Amino acid sequence: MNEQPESTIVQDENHVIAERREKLKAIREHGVAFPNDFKRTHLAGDLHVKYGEKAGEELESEQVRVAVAGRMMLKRVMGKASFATLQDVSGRIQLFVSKEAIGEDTYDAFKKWDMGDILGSEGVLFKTKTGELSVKVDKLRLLSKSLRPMPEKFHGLSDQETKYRQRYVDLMMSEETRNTFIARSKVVAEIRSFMLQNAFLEVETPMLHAIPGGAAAKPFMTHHNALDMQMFLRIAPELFLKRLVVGGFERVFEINRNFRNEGLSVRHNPEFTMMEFYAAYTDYQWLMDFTEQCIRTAAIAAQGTATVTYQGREVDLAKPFQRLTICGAIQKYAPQYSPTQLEDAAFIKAELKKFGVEPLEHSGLGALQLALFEETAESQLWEPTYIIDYPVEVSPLARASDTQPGITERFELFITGREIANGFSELNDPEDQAERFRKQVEAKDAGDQEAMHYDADYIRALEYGMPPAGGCGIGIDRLVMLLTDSPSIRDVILFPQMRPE
RNA sequence: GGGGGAAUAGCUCAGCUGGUAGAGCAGCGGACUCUUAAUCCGUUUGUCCGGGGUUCGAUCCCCCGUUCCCCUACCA
Repeated sequence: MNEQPESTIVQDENHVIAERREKLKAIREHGVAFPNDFKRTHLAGDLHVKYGEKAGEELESEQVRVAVAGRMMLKRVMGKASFATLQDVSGRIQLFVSKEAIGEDTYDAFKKWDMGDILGSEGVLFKTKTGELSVKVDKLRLLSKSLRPMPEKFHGLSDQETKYRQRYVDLMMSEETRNTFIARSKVVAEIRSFMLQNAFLEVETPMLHAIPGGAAAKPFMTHHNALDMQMFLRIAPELFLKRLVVGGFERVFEINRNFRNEGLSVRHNPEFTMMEFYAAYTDYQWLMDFTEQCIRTAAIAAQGTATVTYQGREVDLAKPFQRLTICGAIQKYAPQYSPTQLEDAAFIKAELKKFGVEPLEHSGLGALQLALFEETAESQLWEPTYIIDYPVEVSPLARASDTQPGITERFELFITGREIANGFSELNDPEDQAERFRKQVEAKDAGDQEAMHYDADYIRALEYGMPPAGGCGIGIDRLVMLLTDSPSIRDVILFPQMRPE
């Protein structure tokens, strides 16, 4: 589209980079500048675990020989002996580099190497006078020249924009950032393992949809050239996962991206990760118990405890999650409303106007109650709380209650005032589902951009018979935010969406 | 989309309601064989985000724009 011819791309340069390019040029003239024949034997972190507690004399007698490699983060040059700190994936290890041990040529070369350069080093472990485990280096090589200056070694990188745009720099400088993404990996791994242990099959369903479905959201549009057809990036995997339940995969889950063409915020990225799962012969009550366990397990995997602190305030994921109906939550968190008022559509409409909310013309009582809940109670749901019994009109894929008209067997889970999960007993009546799709199409024709399309193949699938089932989606990014005490979703996405530079 | 804030050296930051920019780190040169953000001496570096305006004179005041951050809206 706006591709720049490569010849016109100008790199930002400065005298520091120019200086380093000159050094690289000199290195090239002396042989292979980026060698790949160095064999590492140990990681820094492992060395500290295994030898960190040993006394100097003990290390002296053992003569442990190691080959370590990593990025040079600190360098303290003295006349004939120096210290340098290498950082590898596991941590840091200090090198003691003496002219005597590595020879004058290497020592002089070492003095010219820069912070950020990747070094390979061999030597014997010892303890310095201050007791720090270090490598007494006898071989030292430059493995990869760094042309760009590192951020300030003490303060690191503080510019939020650079942290997001150049995550590689953020990662090399910030242990906190590294830990966040390590925790994210643990959360995902733990959830996957939890699902597999509970007899769920992991599947992958299409990201490119001819009909976007499974959620109320605006899709990204694209075009397939060979098929000459409009396609949508998926907004949810739901309808495909339920087709699999029809097919006989009674328990399925998928951890993958959804794309929604909506605003960005501290809680919203255009692409985000959901874990969605379906289990035949379960209902929303079962789902709530299961989801609760899943989240608790993930928390323990990430932080070692189910009691976490988010933005200075404790969240207890260990105790049973509360369950409240929409009206129950309003009465608890906004007790100024009486039960009679909450059954009065005109009253609620008037209240909503006070909050600046203009309900849709056709909104029923349930939708109005939900809107009032969102205005008055939702943000106060700090401790894990299931809100249950959503109105049919906002839940076109959920099973209607057998006893309460207009209500579905649906819940949303809120923690720290944010929605983390959404689940329900699935609607498996093909005729009811077809009717609800038709209502969505009417709403779409009336201008509701987020209303659903009619998915004829999905109806066809249901017509073969789907077992009763429960299904739920958990927002992985938001869960990771909670478990890593991250204020913004961008802090838990490696490369968050940004405007081009 | 609406509102508020920010942008100064490669990085972290100062900069007096207006007089053409500083420090530390990094870099460069030198000293130094146990340092821990090593230290000491010397030294280079800027479209002060961009474009207008006011002014004798703008990093500073005003307007427009760009990007980021926060709130808000849609949403998960």
